[in-house]
Amino acid sequence: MDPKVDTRSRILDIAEAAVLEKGFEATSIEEIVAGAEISRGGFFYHFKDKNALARAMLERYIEVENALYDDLFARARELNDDPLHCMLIGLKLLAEMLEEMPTGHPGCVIASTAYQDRLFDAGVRDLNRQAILGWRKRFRGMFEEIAAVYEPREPVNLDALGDMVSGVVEGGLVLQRALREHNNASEQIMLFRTYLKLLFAPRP
Amino acid sequence: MDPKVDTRSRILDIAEAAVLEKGFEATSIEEIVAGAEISRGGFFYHFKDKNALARAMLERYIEVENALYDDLFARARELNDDPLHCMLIGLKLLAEMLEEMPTGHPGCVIASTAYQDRLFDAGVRDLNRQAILGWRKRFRGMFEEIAAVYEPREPVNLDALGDMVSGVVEGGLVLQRALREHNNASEQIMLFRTYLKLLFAPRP
DNA sequence: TGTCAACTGGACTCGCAGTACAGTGGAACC
DNA sequence: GGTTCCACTGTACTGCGAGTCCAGTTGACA
Repeated sequence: MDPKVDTRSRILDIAEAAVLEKGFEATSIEEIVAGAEISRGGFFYHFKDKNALARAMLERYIEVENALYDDLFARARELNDDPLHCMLIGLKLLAEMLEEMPTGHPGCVIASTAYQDRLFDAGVRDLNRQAILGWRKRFRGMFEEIAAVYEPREPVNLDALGDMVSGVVEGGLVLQRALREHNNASEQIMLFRTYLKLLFAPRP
Repeated sequence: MDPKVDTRSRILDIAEAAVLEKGFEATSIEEIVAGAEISRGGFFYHFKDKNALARAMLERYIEVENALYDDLFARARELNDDPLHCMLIGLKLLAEMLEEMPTGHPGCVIASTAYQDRLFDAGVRDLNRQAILGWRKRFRGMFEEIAAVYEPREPVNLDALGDMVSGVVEGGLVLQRALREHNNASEQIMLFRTYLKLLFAPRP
């Protein structure tokens, strides 16, 4: 309704698709304005420069991803109240979700910006950092709950284990992009799930 | 000695350092020629365009990385002939190596190019793909040897497990870059090592 | 009727990739 | 001692995309 919000998010939609497909630098403002059917002046009316666009994209992306995790593990919790089983179900749901995307997941904006970070200002880099720290905290909390019930078979740093969720997803997406295969990320998540099953297996 | 080879690899050295620090697009030919103390004409004498530079960088990087893995696991094999222990020692050596790099590992060229791939031609993308497939084959072979001696506690796809080595390293490096921490990659490798210990633990 | 937000459109500067090509210095062959 | 060729230097050029500036337009709402 609000024409400003409408145009702004249309720009973000088109920019996000383009950036995920070919990277930030390879995406020109020219093609964004062509896709959004606005003038160059219109673009700079909404975004001071490409950096402002990057920041807005990241903010929105992180919000969506967090909402997705919230929803995923809430659904898992409904299915099973045990923290370990909740985690295992959540990971299965995540893997399925990644697999269902017909062209494969476009790739995570986090990794994309991490490897081009000199293009961006400190604000964008910090946003990136905060997102990963947020996931670390989220998963660490879940692993603490699990460890309180199931003693780990081997000593592990729960912060590092929390990072491993992000790392396995990011790494899987890198492989997927580079190999042009379509289910590496989901496969890697399922392997990580097997890890958790072994790590928190109840003692006989 | 040969001035051609000398200048060419000096360009590659400077370009690699710059690309790993700030990404490919953010690295200008201007700064490369300034660093190498040659003229712009000199650069284009060696490399037709930036794409040719990217290809040469990747080729060299993959060669170095493969030699590094060869050396690492050869040393591990000397220390212990058992395939599982050889793998565990090799991963430990890899983690230590990553940790010893004072500023942290600069980040893998593979992930960097994977996320900017529209900048590159089919040759560069294929090189990237072949490198990862090579590592899959290498680690898959090692896991087959292990599985022949130690039956896995849970069924796993050995190709995917091979990919997990690359994935964990790549993912760890993404985290490390984004978080500006310095030992995430080595921590992730050590966590993966724990996974292998649990997965191939001898049955009582 | 006037104001303001949300644009359009055009003209400009700047930096970088890439092209073209003429010239040069030194080594190596003959 | 001359020729040839490699490995450059240096300059001048095109073209593209980012970013700036700004004057003008359009439609909603007060």
